[in-house]
Amino acid sequence: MFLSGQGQQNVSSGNLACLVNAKASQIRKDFSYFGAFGTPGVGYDINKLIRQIRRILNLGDVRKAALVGVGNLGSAILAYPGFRMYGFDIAAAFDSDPKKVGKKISRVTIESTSNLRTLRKRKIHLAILAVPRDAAQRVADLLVEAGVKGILNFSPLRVVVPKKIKVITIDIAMELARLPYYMPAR
Amino acid sequence: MFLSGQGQQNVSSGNLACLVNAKASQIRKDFSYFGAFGTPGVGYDINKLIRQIRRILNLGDVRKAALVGVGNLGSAILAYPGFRMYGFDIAAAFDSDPKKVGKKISRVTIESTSNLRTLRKRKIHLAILAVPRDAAQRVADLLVEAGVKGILNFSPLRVVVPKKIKVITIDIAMELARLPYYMPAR
DNA sequence: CTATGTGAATTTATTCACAGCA
DNA sequence: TGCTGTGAATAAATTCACATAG
Repeated sequence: MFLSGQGQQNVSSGNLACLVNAKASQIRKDFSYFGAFGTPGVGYDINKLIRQIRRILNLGDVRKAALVGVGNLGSAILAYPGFRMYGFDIAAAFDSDPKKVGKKISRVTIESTSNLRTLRKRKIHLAILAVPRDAAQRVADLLVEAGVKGILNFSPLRVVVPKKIKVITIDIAMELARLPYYMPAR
Repeated sequence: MFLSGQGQQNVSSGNLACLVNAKASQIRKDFSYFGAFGTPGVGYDINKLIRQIRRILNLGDVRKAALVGVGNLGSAILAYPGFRMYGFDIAAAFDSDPKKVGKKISRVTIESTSNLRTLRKRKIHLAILAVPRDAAQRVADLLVEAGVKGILNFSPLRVVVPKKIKVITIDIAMELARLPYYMPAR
């Protein structure tokens, strides 16, 4: 994205370090845990590096994900270009509002949440939860029932699921709350 | 939020630990870095604990924040109840689209981005960046010029700012990309 | 010469375990 | 008795420093 555009073919650990600001030795050590794929005196081949990272993160092939809750946040997520970049395809969208069901947003037709049970059959194992907080736990339960293995949770609620299921929660207000800690006076 | 509702008056480090799943000793050690405010044999007074944490995070008083970019994501943020909970007040919203300017969403009237320069006068030092990636750097520059000290950046772009300015970037697709790493087979 | 990969040294974080307070 | 606060012990992460490959 930054580097692969064109121009350079290689990056050194030093370059990468300052890009994410860290120490060069950190970069090399981290990579070394996953095997050696740099060239002494030259650096890392950018394309090879990208392939390695995709492998490490299990991003080998495109993964299907389901979006639940097509409100403002959900719509933003559907429109977000970044997902494709990381190998994700939002292949289904669900909402409980009958007025939205059947509408098409960003090439995806919104389905009723009563269809969630079809996820297993459709081999969709990732879900993005963007429903109001009151509905979050209930929907999470449905997702687990439908065979989902990982949930990206945007509701400001700690959903509880069997521990086989991986949940990543993003509470955007909590992120904002980190800012003042680093800021000058008040 | 979870605890202060009613019922219990105190929490033990053990309670807190399992709530966020960590070890009890971790909780106690962490708190101890900021002074001792628990009662042996009893635990932590919930209200005192909340006050302490607010103090530690510099969340003493309500802080004004500006939202730039009132698309789907921006609208979701405006509607998000969580911000008030952490002491933030989204006091202004900006968009470059003339059709949106003047509209009111969640009690905030959308202003033209040419008004960004007024932020300093209005003592707004935090901004939430929810504009398309192409506009992100340009807007960030304007924000810095307008005296903003902290930016919560939702665009999938590494904005560059003077290092006095604190930026927290949330790339939601990158968060999703962490999921498969923890998941079973592929 | 330049930049990697990696043991060894150092720093930082976590956990243990227990003295002492309510 | 029950739980805090904290030194001491352990574990983990970061940084150094250098032998080695291109």
